[in-house]
Order: sequence, then C-alpha cells, then structure tokens
Amino acid sequence: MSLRYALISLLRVGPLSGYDLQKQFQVSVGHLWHAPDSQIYPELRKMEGEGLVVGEDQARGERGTRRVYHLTEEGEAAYTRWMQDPLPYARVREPANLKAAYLEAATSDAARAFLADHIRHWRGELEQWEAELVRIDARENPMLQRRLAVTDPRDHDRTVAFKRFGYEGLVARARAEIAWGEQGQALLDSLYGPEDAHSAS
Amino acid sequence: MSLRYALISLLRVGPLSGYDLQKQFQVSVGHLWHAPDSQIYPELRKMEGEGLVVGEDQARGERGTRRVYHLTEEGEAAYTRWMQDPLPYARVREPANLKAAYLEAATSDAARAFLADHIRHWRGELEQWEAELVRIDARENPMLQRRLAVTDPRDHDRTVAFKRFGYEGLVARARAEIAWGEQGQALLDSLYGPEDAHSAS
DNA sequence: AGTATCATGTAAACTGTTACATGATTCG
DNA sequence: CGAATCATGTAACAGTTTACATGATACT
Repeated sequence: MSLRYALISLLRVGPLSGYDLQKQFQVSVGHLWHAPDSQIYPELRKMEGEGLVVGEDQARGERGTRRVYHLTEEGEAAYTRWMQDPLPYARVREPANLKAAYLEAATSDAARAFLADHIRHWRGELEQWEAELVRIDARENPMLQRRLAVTDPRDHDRTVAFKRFGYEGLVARARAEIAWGEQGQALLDSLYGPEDAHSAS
Repeated sequence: MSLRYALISLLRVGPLSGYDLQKQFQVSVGHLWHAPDSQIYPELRKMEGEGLVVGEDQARGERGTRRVYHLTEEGEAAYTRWMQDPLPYARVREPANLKAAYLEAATSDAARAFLADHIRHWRGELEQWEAELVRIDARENPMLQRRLAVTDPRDHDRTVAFKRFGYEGLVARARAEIAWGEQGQALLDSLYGPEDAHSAS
C-alpha cells in the first residue's frame, strides 16, 4: 500500500518514464521503502487504472517506446490524503528477535554466526543511510535537486530537514540493532566463555 | 515463514491443542511475531501435511472435539535447521520513515498528529515488552514455566537469558522510535514555532 | 560486432489480513 | 438459561517475491 505513495513522491516533482522512475526509486525513496522493478511496472499500470497517473507512450528510436507517467490531480489528492491520515501500524514481526529469544536451541557456534550476521547486515544498512545523509546535506542527490528546483526557495531548508529526519530514524534503528547484536555477543561470552571453539586452531 | 517456527517454539515444550496454542501464542511468542488465530489454524494443518506435527482428535463433551498437536522428529529437525541456518534479511520497508521524509507535503497539524501517533504507538509496545521482561525475570510466564520444567536445571539461566535478550532488542527498538518521534516534534517546533495552532483555545 | 543499458513486463507461488461463520461446553 | 469461552475454521482479497522472458538502442 505504501509503494504507490513512494512512487507518487517521485512523480510529484515531474513526469518520469517507468524505467527512470524505477532507477530513481532505487537510489532515493527505495532506501525507505524497498521494491524491485518487477513490482514497480505493474503498480504503475494499476495506478493508471485508478486514475492516479496517466501514462503517455513516447517513441524511442525506430521501434522502441517508453511510457512516461504524469501525476494527475486525483493522484495528488490521494497523496495529500495519505499525508493527512494516520498511518496504520502493523504489529511487530521480527524474525531476528524471535530467533534470539530461543537461542538456547542453537549451538553456540550457530548463535555466534547469527549475531555476527545480524551486525554485518545492519552495518551495511547503516553505511547506506549515512552516505545518503551526507548527500542530503550536500544537496547533491539528483531527485532532491529536482525537487528543490520546483520548490519555493523559502521552503528548501524545511524540505531538506524532513528528508534528513526520515533517514535519521533509520540510522538510529541500525545503531540500535548493532548495539543489540554486540550485547548478544557479550551474553554469549558470559554463557559459553569468550573464546569458545575459536581459540584453538 | 517464521510463523511455523514460532509455533514449533511452543510445541517443543509439549503437545497443545490448536486453541491452547493460539492462546499461549498471543501472550508469549506472539509479542515477537504477531499472528491472528485465523492464520494459526490453517498453518497447523499445513504443517501437518508436511509432517512437522501430527494432530490427534480428542473428544470433548458429547459432540465436541479438539485437535491436539504433537511435534514430530521431522518438525524438531526443521526447527534445528532454522536455528542453524542464517536468517534471510529483508530490505527495509518503513512507512513511518517514508512519510517522515516527505512531511513538507503535510500541514503542520497533520505532521504533529503523525508524530504524536507514532510516539503513542511505540509507547504502547514498549509497555507490553517491559511488562513481559518483568514476567520473564520473575519466571512467572506460564509458557516459560512449562519450558523450564522440561529443561535441565543447569540450563535454566541460559534459557531465561535468551528470552530476556530477545525482548531487550524490542525494548531498545521502541525507545529509539520514541526518541526519534520526539526529535521530530522538536524539529516541527523549530520549523513552525513551538505552540503552532494549539496555544489559543 | 559485441556489450551495456535502456525498456517493460508476466506468471506462479507465497504470505498475510480482514471479515465472516458456526457451534459446543461450562459456569453461575 | 444466558454469557463467557472453548473450539475451529473459510473466503476473498491485498501485497510481495522470484523466476522467467524479451527485445531495442547506444556506444565502442
């Protein structure tokens, strides 16, 4: 359900082809709401069916075409409604915490591998988001530049501040996950001994 | 995919009827992996089809029956495999952060309502999980007691420690979400003024 | 001529949500 | 005898993932 609003977020700065949209998606709003291209094309068609966007076929070379999507007033209205309405919160469903709570059923090696993997995963995410924060501050992200180009200059700081805010939440999340993983490693050290099967070679 | 392992986590301490399982689920592992009862019954049937559990129909009164599920060796093996294998990590998909990043499209009132709601939601979750931590420490959660009853006393502390660890991660998560929401409120104050439409009555 | 990248999807399977549906038993 | 709770689902829909599938154009 959020995918369409992520797509509208991009289309609000101007028309884009499905392909461009998909590419821009990966490097901007896709950090906040991941979606593969195979989901984006059908969703655009569906949104077109509901009147939120209109697609315009453009010739490309001799035979090729590309479909450029424009946001309609109805699409803009749907976006505004989404912004004004409360977000429905889903109950938590965390595989990592589920597994962690029953880790006595794993070998200590598997437990260590699980935590190392958890930390590795979130460090990777953290890196992405921090890099994005740097690009936001420098205002060098291409979609952000296009957005600022169609925004009243008095609102530039606010626009940048909200983008920053969105990513700061994810950065905090990643840091919390990493800290939790490290806390788990300390717990394993205390339960099984610090070197546990990795000392002797 | 995690639902079945959440269910096996409970069945590992002994057989349970679908109904009991569902009830125990809500107050224990359901905090880590939410699922409605309408999902639990079909999943049990599916697991039975795959040989992970066997269901035994028991008479109840004159006409009623209840189906008691036992974990099979195959089910136990599937659980062990899940414990040993690395968890697949899904890319992030956070509606709240998505919305936050584009909050310049909302009115300041809607933005404030969104943050208040976010904080309210996570405070509620936090309360649940902290209460669960207290019950874990007191070892008074019924499923935990049943688990300890079938566990070697030398492993009791470890079992409790991992349960605690699982919930601590969620508590940290909730605290991070609340802190982020408050940071957002401060941001709104700085952008729109601290009292903004809520001062005069 | 070959490679990168532009360009767009379909199909099947899986997972999860919501609403609806029904009836039995136990306790006061 | 009425209410709580025991007991078990189905149906329809929404959302997501994965694998497959194809071909055009631009650049070197």
